[in-house]
Amino acid sequence: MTDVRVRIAPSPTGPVHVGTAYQALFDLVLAKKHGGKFVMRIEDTDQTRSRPEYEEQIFKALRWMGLDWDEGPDVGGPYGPYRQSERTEIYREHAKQLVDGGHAYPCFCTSERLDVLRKEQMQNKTKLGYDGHCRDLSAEEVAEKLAEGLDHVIRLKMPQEGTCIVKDRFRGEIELDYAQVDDQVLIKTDGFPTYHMAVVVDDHLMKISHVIRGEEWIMSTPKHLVLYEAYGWEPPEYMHLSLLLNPDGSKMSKRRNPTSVEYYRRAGYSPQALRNYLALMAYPPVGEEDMFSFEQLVEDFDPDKINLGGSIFDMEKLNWLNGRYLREDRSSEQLLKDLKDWLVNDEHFAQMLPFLQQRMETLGDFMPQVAFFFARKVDPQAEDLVPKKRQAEEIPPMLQTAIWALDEVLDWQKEGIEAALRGVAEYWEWPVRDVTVPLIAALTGEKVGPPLFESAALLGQDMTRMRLIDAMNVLGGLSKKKAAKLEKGWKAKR
RNA sequence: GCUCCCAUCGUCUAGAGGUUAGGACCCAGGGUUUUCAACCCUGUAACCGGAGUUCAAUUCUCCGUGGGAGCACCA
Repeated sequence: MTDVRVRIAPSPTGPVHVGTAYQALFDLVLAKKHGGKFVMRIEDTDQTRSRPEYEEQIFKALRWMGLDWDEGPDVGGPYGPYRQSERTEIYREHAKQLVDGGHAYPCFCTSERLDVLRKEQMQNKTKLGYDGHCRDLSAEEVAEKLAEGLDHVIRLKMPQEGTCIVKDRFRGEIELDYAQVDDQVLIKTDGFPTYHMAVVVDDHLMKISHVIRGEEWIMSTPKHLVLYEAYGWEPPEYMHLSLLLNPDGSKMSKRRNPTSVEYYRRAGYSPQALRNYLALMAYPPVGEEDMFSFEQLVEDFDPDKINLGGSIFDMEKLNWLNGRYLREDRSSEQLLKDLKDWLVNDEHFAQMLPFLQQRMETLGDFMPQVAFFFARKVDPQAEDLVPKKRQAEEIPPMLQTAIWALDEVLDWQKEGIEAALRGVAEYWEWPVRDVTVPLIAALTGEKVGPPLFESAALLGQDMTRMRLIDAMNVLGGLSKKKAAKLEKGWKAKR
């Protein structure tokens, strides 16, 4: 095998999803198996959604999981820069090559026209996708429009007939008709590349030999293959991993379950256990045991043993596995160190003192009052979640809007949290108290507790989110239909 | 709607033509224990359906069915 180089390419648009860690895990396994390199590349080409603070979270979360990389924006390497926003010139040049070679073309269609087109296609139930409106503009027309300074994108000219064969190491050969895929945008109006453009150019330039990614990418692989072909480059070997699923079988989403790596860290899971469990989602137990180390997995790894069906993320089994690591894989000295590294340390206690000091008569009052900061989950009573003069049915919708508002807080500090929650009270035209009372119960599991905003800040964004979801469920939850309607109203008012 | 992927207990899976279809989580019962965990034992529970191929199909093929994914100037 030639030099194995794999990469994980997260986009910094939110907390790190366990699915990202799951892919990174198999990337690392493959790299270690063959003495290859693991590359971290930040895909921040979406200027509207990418945030530098999420990049930090990616590094932190993946490092905590023990999935360290050999090259990346923070550690450097011979194929940098490893941040796509710093590579725009490279993409522009490559796009120009494509246009010059007749493999791509400028498109002047407005997003309005595209919206109308899409609606028509949905109505007429015809094939969805770009209709090739600008595909055959003459050189004069293009020059003219360019001279006018019209906004435009660069689109890839896809074959209009024939079959594309995608070779997948896990699944064999997959046949996809070119007619099925439209002329994908390569360079956006803002001059930034889309995923499809950037991924191909970077994977080639960074000499990536194997691409392990989620199953959701299978359908767009022909676009990538066409690009490799146009450049005359050798494509990497593709391996599409099955998806992680919610208990109801849909693609794992944060709507009902904790999906961020940070949540698992904060809830007290061990990185070894989480890695082990994630491996089990696509790979059978090594030997007789469900419990195995990363090294054992590398040793045993065989792509033919990968399971292709989507796997439901079963928190109960994760809990059991994690328990085994805690009691079988650690001396009490190590366990004590784990606790300290986690949250049982002076720094964490010190953060609580400012608002705990005035609530104590003896030192013995301290621990009971801060227990909820350490708990995996709390158990709020329905009656405590409903403020006086409010009906129980009113609470889940409010909690849902609180979740949305809190999701948007970038700097997770008292101030941002407070502003978000005051916004929620305003939205419902409720006294702020009617928002904070249920939240206190949701976060602490008690009627009363330390100041809400500070507590939420200390609990962390992901843990806060999960406790609010749990609280909603205590009150019977919120139907999908109601949630959709609520979301419309919520978005409209802001 | 179109296309693709997938299909063994509720969940994660072993199985690669002939097995009492095995294990793990969960659940139930029991044992051990001052209690609770942990631990040990036992039990409940599965090959989506129909055609082929074959002496023989959970296993191979095809067609259904079911589930999932994709169809953006998001990745």
